[in-house]
Parts: sequence; structure tokens; C-alpha cells
Amino acid sequence: MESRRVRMIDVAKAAGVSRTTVSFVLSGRDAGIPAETKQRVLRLARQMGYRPHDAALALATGRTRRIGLVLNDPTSFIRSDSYVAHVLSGVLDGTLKHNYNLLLHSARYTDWHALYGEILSGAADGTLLVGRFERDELTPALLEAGVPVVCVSYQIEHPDCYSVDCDNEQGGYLAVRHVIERGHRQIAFFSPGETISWGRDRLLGARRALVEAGLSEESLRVFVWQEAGLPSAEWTQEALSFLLALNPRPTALVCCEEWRIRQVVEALPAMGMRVPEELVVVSFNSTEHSARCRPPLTSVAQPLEQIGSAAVDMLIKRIEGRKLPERHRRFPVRLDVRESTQPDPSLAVISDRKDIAPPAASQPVPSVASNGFPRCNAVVHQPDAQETFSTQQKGR
Amino acid sequence: MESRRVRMIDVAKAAGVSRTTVSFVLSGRDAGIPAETKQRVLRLARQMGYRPHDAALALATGRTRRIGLVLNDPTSFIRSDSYVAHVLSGVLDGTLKHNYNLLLHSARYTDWHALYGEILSGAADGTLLVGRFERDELTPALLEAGVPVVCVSYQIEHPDCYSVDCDNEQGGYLAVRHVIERGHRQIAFFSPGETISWGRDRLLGARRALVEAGLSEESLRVFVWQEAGLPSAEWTQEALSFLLALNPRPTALVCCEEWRIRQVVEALPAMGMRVPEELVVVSFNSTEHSARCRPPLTSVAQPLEQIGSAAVDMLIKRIEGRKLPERHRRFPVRLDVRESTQPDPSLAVISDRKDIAPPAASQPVPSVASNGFPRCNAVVHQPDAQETFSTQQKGR
DNA sequence: TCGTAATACTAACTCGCGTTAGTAACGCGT
DNA sequence: ACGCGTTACTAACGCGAGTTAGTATTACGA
Repeated sequence: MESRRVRMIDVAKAAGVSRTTVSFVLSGRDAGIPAETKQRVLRLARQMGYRPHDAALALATGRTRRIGLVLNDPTSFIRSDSYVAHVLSGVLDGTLKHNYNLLLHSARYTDWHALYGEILSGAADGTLLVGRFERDELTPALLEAGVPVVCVSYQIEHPDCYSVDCDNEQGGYLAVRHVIERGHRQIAFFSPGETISWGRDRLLGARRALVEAGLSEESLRVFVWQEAGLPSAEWTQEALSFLLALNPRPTALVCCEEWRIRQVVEALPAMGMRVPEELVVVSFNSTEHSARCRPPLTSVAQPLEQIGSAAVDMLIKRIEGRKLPERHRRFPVRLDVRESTQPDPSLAVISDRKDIAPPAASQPVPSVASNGFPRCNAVVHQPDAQETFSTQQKGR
Repeated sequence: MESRRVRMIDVAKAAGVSRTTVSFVLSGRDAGIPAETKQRVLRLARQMGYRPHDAALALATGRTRRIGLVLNDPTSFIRSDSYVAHVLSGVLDGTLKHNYNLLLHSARYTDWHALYGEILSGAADGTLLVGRFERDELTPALLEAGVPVVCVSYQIEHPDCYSVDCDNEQGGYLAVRHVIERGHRQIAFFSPGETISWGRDRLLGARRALVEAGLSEESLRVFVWQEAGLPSAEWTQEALSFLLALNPRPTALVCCEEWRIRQVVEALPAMGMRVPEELVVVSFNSTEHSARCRPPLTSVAQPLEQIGSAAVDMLIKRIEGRKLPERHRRFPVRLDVRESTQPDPSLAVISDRKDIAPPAASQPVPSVASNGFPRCNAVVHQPDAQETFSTQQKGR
């Protein structure tokens, strides 16, 4: 009962011309075909419901109009961290704009051989790699194979590596400078580990803030979970216990991973600690998870949706062989000050760069994001919002 | 510099056999090929890094090992509602299990002609349609065209319509019965409208609860936003103003849409209303957005990830031409009682069915979901948790 | 009338694979 | 020596498109 698909040759027969002629008409190629024939072919193609067959088109043209996407963790959608959701939303904006579709690879990053094979099979014209796993063998292998690839939120050392990310170094800097300005001297720092570029860069920025303030780099108590070999939730507990037992005890905590901060904030009351009175907390990403936390968390925002859509732009330019002005595109970050470091919400937001506007003043859940930053309703004021946020490419 | 892909014929030449032989060896088909030849071909294929070309394979076999997914709204990832994220997570589990990939169509549901064309192009073997839009013309058109399709969270009247959903009628029933048991008689109900199947069914269940309690169906104050022609946020405000002006004033509100409940809860304090003291609130879906709301919201949970992965199972069975025991698969729902209807969290959870276990007792963010329900940390007790949640198919 | 050019096409090849049908070589029984 | 069956392959077709190269017809100028 399955009605057979209408092929190009069916249209050709109905129109009384050759398949080649139909192909020329439909692809808009002018091969001296008279208007009358052209109209007849177009009309019949429409009437008969002709649609080019995807696989045949791909085989003949060598293009799929699809881009692939690999997630470091397929379950990340439902983790507390909505990083992936925001990036994916930007990616979909990008693919829609370029008239591409998105192929979500379901294989796990840990099974990188399977992913490698699928990507090389040419099911997509290029691939976005989002949020690198530890011990990454996939990225270098793909680059070596010459597949068009753009890394999102990380990069590796390779002459063909293209990437989109935020300015993580500046993010670490802003976070730590902020707590220093609030008077804190004993600062803890939860890091995923230095093999992950954003972990490393945020730590570098943190150290820069310390040096700038005349503090020693060693005063920063860095907790690295990658090397601990513990499940994530247990690590958080252990790290907090350790932190609270330190002497002098840290009064500020900067946590690189937004999903972990929830574990922290939920665990602290049971340990007899109040936020921000006894421990001040700064997170990253500044999505609604930070904004709606109790208390709302001061957080380093990055324009996740812009990063997603910029990655698509970049990848498609590579696919089409166009030149790119830079291999690594960096977006600026912004510090959203909330109650976890600032009991009085009427104080101002810190914005280090003059080219970054702070978020719009709080209205309940703005329905449209005015800039590329995640939609959140931080309770902040705007000290000087004349300058608007600029997405212009900026040099490294 | 782009190194040319290794084709089957390259392997054949290297092995000194025909392409057909290579094809037979690689597809494991026994055509009397001696073990020695077989080994040689396999070794060379591996050494040369041969990977079958996706489009060629699809063209030859007529199968892509891909399933398509259409979202009613590509921006839904970042809406307050994480419904899509949970379903998508389940879908990815399903595609991983069956060794399929997922094709995310980036075109908008409103531009259904574009989607229709893409789906008919055969880029995927079948398609999941998630969360239907109003005035749906796509679904019937696809069914009429004979494309394998499974509808998630809705269904339409059509002999070929397959769907996966939760028991929405029971959900509406549980929600309203719960507030009736709490002593409420003036109940408001926010509905998306009756053309959306879950909106209609939840309302039916709500009315059943009223009738069962000996209350008149007319006592339910139903607010339908679909017919209002207002943007969603404005509608919420207007509906709330209207609600509060009613005499007698409703003391309970059941809201079908989880993302709207946030608008409600955030707007109420400014209107001088406290939850739950002056207005008791029940939401649906019971994802972390309800669980982490202040106050935490009583909510009707549905096993979103199971729904997603069941939809994939169903679709792939259809693609492979296997028989399905039923055209519409319904999952049971569960009521998670939280503080928005129950100021004292030490009271018990209401669980209408004995075959549905309540959620696990609260631990900070369980890392693994024990059943198919969204991960959330409702503060509830378990009255009798001997029975475990059953995913066995249940008759309509 | 012939040559050339423009018009209006189409045959045939290609993409990389699955698959059917057929064949050449060999062994073995009679 | 012949026939037959088994072993070990391969030629050729098809999937549904794009694309190249070529042809038949007509028009027009010399």
C-alpha cells in the first residue's frame, strides 16, 4: 500500500522530455530550455509531488546539508546544567538560518571509535564537537582525517583546530576580582582539571586577579576533581568537608561547573554554613539555574546561544571552503552579581569591559533575549548601559 | 590536501578481488569465500581505513538508520519548560540502543510545507513529532503520505496515527481530586485549549474528580489561553487578575503548562497573594522546575524519558514492519505532593494507583533516575513503596 | 546552396554501494 | 573422457540524482 515515491524520471516521462531536462529545469540551470517547456516541467513536478531523494542527492552532489553534533554526554540535557540546552538552541538557530539540518550522534563520546566511524561515513558535511570529555582522542583523530570540525567550548593544539568559546581567562579573573573587592582573602576554587581548556583558563584568570590585587597565587585553594577518581557528587561532599576544615577557612568559593554549584548550595545548610553570610559563592554560565537558585548566585555569564550559532556559521564557512578571519573565536563574558555574593541586591553589577552591557533590569522572565546571553532574571542594576553588547569578532 | 575517501573498490584492488567479493565479506554474507581471502579483505579494509559511504549505503539499501525529530518550537530548549529536554534525553537513549542517529529538523513547525518536503525526502527512516502546535496540518499530511510517524504527547484521529503519551485524563483527575481533598471548592484551571489533546484530556479528568466528589462541573473556572489571542505572558497576567477578582475567589489553581506556572508564582506576590496560604497551586510534568520552585510545587509527574524512548521503540518497529500491540501507548502518571498545596512536607504523597511508586525520598540530586520519571528532589514521604513502578504496556 | 551558429534537447557517465545471475576452474565418480 | 556438483569468484544492473559531451534541428548570413 506504500505509495511509491515520485522520481525525477517519472516527471520526465509525464512531461515528454528526458530526465536531464527535468534536472536542468529544477536546478534552475539555463540550458536553453524554452519557457513553455520549463513551465510544463515545473507544473508537473509540483502536481505529482516530486521531492528529490535525500540519499541520491547526497551521493551525486557530495553534500548533505546536514551538520553533525556530538555531545560529551547524551544525558546532559537533564542534568542540572542547562549549558547544553542553550548551546543547542543557538545551534538550531544557526542551522535554520543556513537551511541545514542537525544530525545528533547518539553514540557516546567514550565510545569514540564508533563516533569516528560515523563521522567519517559522511552522514553530515561537518561536525560540531561540544564540551570535550577527558582523554579526548576523537578530536585529534578527526582533525588528522581532514574532516571539517568546530570545537565548542574547548580547543586543542592542532593546526586545523577551529573553535568557538568564551573568554574563560577573563571569566576566572572577573569572578575572583569580584570576591576580592568584596573583601575576601581566603578563596577556594573548584576546577574540573587543567586538561580541560576552560578549567585551565579560568584558573589562569583567577591567578591574574590575585596577582593584580597583590595577593599570592598560593593563597588560592584549588580543588581539582578530575584527579580525585571519585564520582562527582561524592567529590563535592568531600571537597566541601575538606574546605570547611581548612585553617584559615575560605570565605569565598568559585566553582567552575554550574551543575556542581547546586550540590554545593544544597549541601551547605546541613553542614551549618549559610550563603552568603559564611561562604560567598560564584558560579559560571549564569543560566536560569544560577539565577533561580536560593540564594540567586553571582555568576560569570557567557553568550551560549551566540556561541552555538557562531559555531554553525564557522563550520559552514569551512564546509563551503570560505576563508575564516580567525581559527578561534572568543566571546566576551560578563559578571552577573546576585545575592550569593551580595546580600543587598540594590548594588551595582560589575562589568569589567566597557563593550559589554549588563543584562536588562529584572522583569519576570523576559520572553526574548535581547542579547546573546542566556535568559535569566538577575536582580541587578545597570551602572552605565550606554554601550551595547557587541558581537563583533575580537582578536585573540 | 583533502585525502580522498577509501572506497570499497580501492580495498578490492588492493586485495586483488572484485568489489562484489569485498561487499560479501564485509556484509558477512557467506558466498563460499575461503577464510584466507576473507581475512585478507578484512585486514586490508581495516588497514586502509575503509568506511562505507553513508549516502551510497542509504541509496542502495533504502535505509538511513536515522530517525527524524520535529519540535513544535526550536527555542523550547531554553524555555522554563524542560519537557523537551527530558523527552529528548529519552529519545537519545532509544536511538543509542537501536544504533540509530537522530536528525533534528531545524525548520519551524509553522512552516510545515518545508518540514513536509524534508521528511518526504527520505533523510530519515521515520519521524517523531513532539508536542503538537495549534492548527496542525503537518501530521495528517504525513500520515496521508504513508510516512512512518509517531506522535509524542498528542494524537490525532487517523487510522495510521501512532502515539505515545501519558494518561492525561488521570493526571487532571489526580490534580483536582488532591485539592478537593485539601478542602478546596473554588478551583481554577488554566488550559491551553481543547484542540490540544492533553489540554482536553486533563480537563476531562478534572471534571471527573468534581463529579466524583459531588461537586458541579460548572464550579470549575476554566481559563483557555488559546482562544484569547494574547501573547502568553500577558494572558497569564490578565487571567490572574480576572481570577482574583472573581467572587467567590478560587482558592486553588491547576495549571496545565509547567512553564506558565513560573509566571504565575512570580506574579502572585506582587498581587498580594501568598502560595499556598491564599492560593494553592498544582502544576504538571513535575520536572526540576516544579521541584525547585519557591515554594516547591505539587505536580503531576509523567515519565518523560520513558515516553521518549518508547516513542523510538515504536517508530523503529514500524520502520521495520513489525507488528505493534497497540497504536497508542499510555504511561501512567503520578502526583508529587509538595509545599504549594501542602505547607507541612512531612505529610504523605498521594498516589492513586497502587502500581506507581512515589519518587525516592529526597537526597540532593540523585545522579541516576531509578524509574522513568524526571529527576527531581521532591520532599515527600513514601506511604507504601512495596510496589514498584511498572512500565508494562497497559491497555487504553 | 552551403556553412555556421544558436536552439533544444538527450545519451551516457558518475557518485559508492547492494544484489542477482552467471561463469570459470576444479574435483570426483563412472 | 564426460558429466555434474561444488568452490570461488565476477559482470552487470539498480538505487536516484548531477553533469558532461554530444546530437539533431532550425535559423540565418554569404
